[in-house]
Amino acid sequence: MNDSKKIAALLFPHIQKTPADYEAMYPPRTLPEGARVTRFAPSPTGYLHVGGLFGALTDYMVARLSGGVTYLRIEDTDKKREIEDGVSAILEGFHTFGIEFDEGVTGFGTESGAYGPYTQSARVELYQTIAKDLVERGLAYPCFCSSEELSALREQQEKDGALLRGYFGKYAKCRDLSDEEIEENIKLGKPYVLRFRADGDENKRITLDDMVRGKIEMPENIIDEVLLKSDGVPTYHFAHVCDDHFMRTTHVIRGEEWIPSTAKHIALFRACGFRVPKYAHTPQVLKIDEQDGTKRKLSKRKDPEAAVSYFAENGYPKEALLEYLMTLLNSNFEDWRRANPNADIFTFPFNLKKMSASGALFDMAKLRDISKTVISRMTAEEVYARTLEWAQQYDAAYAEILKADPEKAIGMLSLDRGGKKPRKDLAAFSEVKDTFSYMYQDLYVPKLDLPENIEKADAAKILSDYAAIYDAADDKDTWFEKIKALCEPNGFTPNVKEYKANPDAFKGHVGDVSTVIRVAVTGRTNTPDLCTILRLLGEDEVQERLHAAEEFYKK
RNA sequence: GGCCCGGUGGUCAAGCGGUUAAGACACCGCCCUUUCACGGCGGUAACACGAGUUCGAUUCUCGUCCGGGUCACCA
Repeated sequence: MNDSKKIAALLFPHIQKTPADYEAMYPPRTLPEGARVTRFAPSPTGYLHVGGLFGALTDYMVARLSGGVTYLRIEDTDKKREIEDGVSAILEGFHTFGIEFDEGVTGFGTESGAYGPYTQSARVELYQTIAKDLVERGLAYPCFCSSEELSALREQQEKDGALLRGYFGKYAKCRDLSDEEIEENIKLGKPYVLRFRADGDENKRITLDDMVRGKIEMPENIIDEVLLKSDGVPTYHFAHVCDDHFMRTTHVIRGEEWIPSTAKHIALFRACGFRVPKYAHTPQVLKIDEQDGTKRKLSKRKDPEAAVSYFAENGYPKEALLEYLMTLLNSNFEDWRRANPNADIFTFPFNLKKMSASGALFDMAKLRDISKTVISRMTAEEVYARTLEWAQQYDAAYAEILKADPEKAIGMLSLDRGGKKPRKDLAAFSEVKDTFSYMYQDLYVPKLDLPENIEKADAAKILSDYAAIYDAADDKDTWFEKIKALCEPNGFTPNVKEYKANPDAFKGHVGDVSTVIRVAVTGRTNTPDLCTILRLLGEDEVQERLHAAEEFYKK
């Protein structure tokens, strides 16, 4: 019979605390009935993934709507992946979206809350205390297998045609080492990992009541999973169990890629004597791979839009991404938004059970549509301020142009803005520059091509006539009357209906006449209200462009 | 390959045994209109397949197929 207490002392001579000490240190939270405690637990990879924001949004909404707590924990147990400051960018991402955690990591090396430390690398003593207890109770054991032995084992299983792969049963060489063998190996200084002594029955099934998928059934866990790596740092599995227990998480919300490991986690919770939390496995955010046309997870390497920062860089308002993600969270969000256009997005009555179980393809077109609506609801001043903010970071030259004449910029951004049917042609602040390029001499590129139905000679004549009667002081009505007045002398009709009734009698209608002027002044066949554009441009600039175009058509 | 999750129009999705199978985005057409955009109206387009259960299956069960995930001292 093994003397497991002796082995535990041998393995963890420096551990003096007991699980009970931690139970006392991290007492159950005192929260109102029904309050949920959730957490977002990313690896410090130095960027916030769209899928991460999606998950965090779920955590945040669940906690918020239940009057609970949500916290940020950093899972930095993989030393190979470590980068200098992997948390600041993540925090900054959340900050810009208005997601503030109640407790947890607050910056590079800082945190707040009573259940910390919230960075796993700072909790090693806790994990080892629990691990020691497991060893004492015969539920964990050291494994001295080298990576070579492990890969040999995998090959053997391949050869055997073993259905289940992993460290278990007869393949678990170190599972039944004698105390002497263990002591010997330790004395020799052989590296080892600590493994869970699984006691599941592969023929029995375990049921998980997932909050988004309902019942999930799977075989009990029989794999002797690694708990502590050879450097004494826990694996995800063990850290998850210890942390979510002692941080008193009630609802573990994580990506569906974790479903297959859940039997393992439940077995671990039970072995540790911890209460199993509720699980909610969320769908993944996918995209179609351009190479092979298959669906796959949004990936940082292949997809620039996988990083949340992509949207800021490209001038999309943060509200748009948030709203889009919310429609993915609960599809009735759109209806709610229509009914509550001005409500704080975080007051949306999110429901975990209404969450779809299948992965969603990230739809840029839909995002853009939402973004257009978001921007159309802003005031011109706000669009100006935010476009400027974007430009100062990503297009300094354009920022200077905007700053040089704020009144003009706000004027152009006011075109068709406000009212019941606001213009929706801007999906991103970065598009302002191009959309209104004709407003600035430095950006204006005259493209004087006319629609096919208009002759150059007619255009030249119209422009010269118009230059003679144009007056920057005209209000919109007199402005349009003047355009109309240009029609008949030039063979056009001011009456569109008349033209449509008898198209052969005219060269065109008033729309064609205004198109000539529009093209001459903006280089575009379509723009918002021309009268206002002319006023914003100023008389001199207008006359200059009119003449330049006239000369061009005369050639 | 084993195990797990998923499968309603191009996309996101309502639907929970009886519906003309919602809606949004995209697309097309018409209307409004000095252009464009907005807006309004309309249109194309879906229950993966096969067996059951049932008076009746998109809905329940099983099988098949397809898609995804997972089988590390990564998370």
